[in-house]
Amino acid sequence: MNTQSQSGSHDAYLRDLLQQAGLRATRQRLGLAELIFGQGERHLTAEGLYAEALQAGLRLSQTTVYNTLHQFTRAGLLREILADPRRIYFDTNVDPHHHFLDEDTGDMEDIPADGVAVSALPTPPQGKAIEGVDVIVRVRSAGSTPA
Amino acid sequence: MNTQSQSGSHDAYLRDLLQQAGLRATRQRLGLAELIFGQGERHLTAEGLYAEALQAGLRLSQTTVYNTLHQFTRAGLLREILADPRRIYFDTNVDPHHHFLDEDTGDMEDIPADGVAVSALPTPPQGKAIEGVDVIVRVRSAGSTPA
DNA sequence: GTGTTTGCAAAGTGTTTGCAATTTA
DNA sequence: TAAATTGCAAACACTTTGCAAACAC
Repeated sequence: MNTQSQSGSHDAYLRDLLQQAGLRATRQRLGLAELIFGQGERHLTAEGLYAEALQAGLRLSQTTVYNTLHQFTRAGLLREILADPRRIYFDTNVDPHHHFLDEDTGDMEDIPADGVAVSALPTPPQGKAIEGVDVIVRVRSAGSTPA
Repeated sequence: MNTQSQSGSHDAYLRDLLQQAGLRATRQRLGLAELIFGQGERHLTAEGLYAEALQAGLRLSQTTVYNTLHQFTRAGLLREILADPRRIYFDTNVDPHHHFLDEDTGDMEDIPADGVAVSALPTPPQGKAIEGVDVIVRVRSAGSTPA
């Protein structure tokens, strides 16, 4: 839980996580994994994570941040959220659940599992199978003008 | 309903639509409005609409397509759909309803109004009001591999 | 005529890719 | 040492912006 983390068992946990995902435990991936998974559930953008990484003193490139987010997603450690056409959000919570999207700030927040019930899912078009359901509840400050 | 449309009452209808929106009835906007609203409900991307416009023989620029889509949206004639982080979708159906997103093709399809029931909407975070709810049901060909 | 609209060209944003150098197992 | 990984630089896709010429009312 600090800058140049080498903390025993925690580090081991992250190494394990990467190994299970079939990814080598590189300095960059360990650093990012610590940021991503070391503080509970969270929502990330590549942009934001990169800034955070620099601030935490990690030495890595944007490219690596993008690569890592996609590798983690492919491995099932993260999931992409369909929310904003302008950037990709990733969620550390990979279980089915939904989101608030703050239209003023771009912040995202989980909706508690029982907060929304989607019932009566429709039949998908011919020959198509449902992959998943995303519910985005868009919110904004009570008094703000829709631009 | 053809290339160089000047069809009487139909044209008048579109002029009216624009006027109501506080927009001048320019050649470009009339042409686009015909494409957008002249064939039932549909889902559009700027890219796709531009291609369609060129094919229909309209002479206009991409800039104008982007501008027009946003102006129409501001006027409440279209709405943006949060669906794909890679491009903006617009929907001619501005009433609350939801969507299938075909992950293979990028195609979008409406879910009939009664096809999904979102119940028990959660309380938004402090000081925030709900602007809207988007439900995206992601589908793909029954046999396709998730990349 | 006057304010609006158009569209070119340029800039922007977020993301992906080619590839040589580096690192890990 | 072989294969995976990194990261620079360049390319990309889509979108927005500045501004002078063209247009609608």
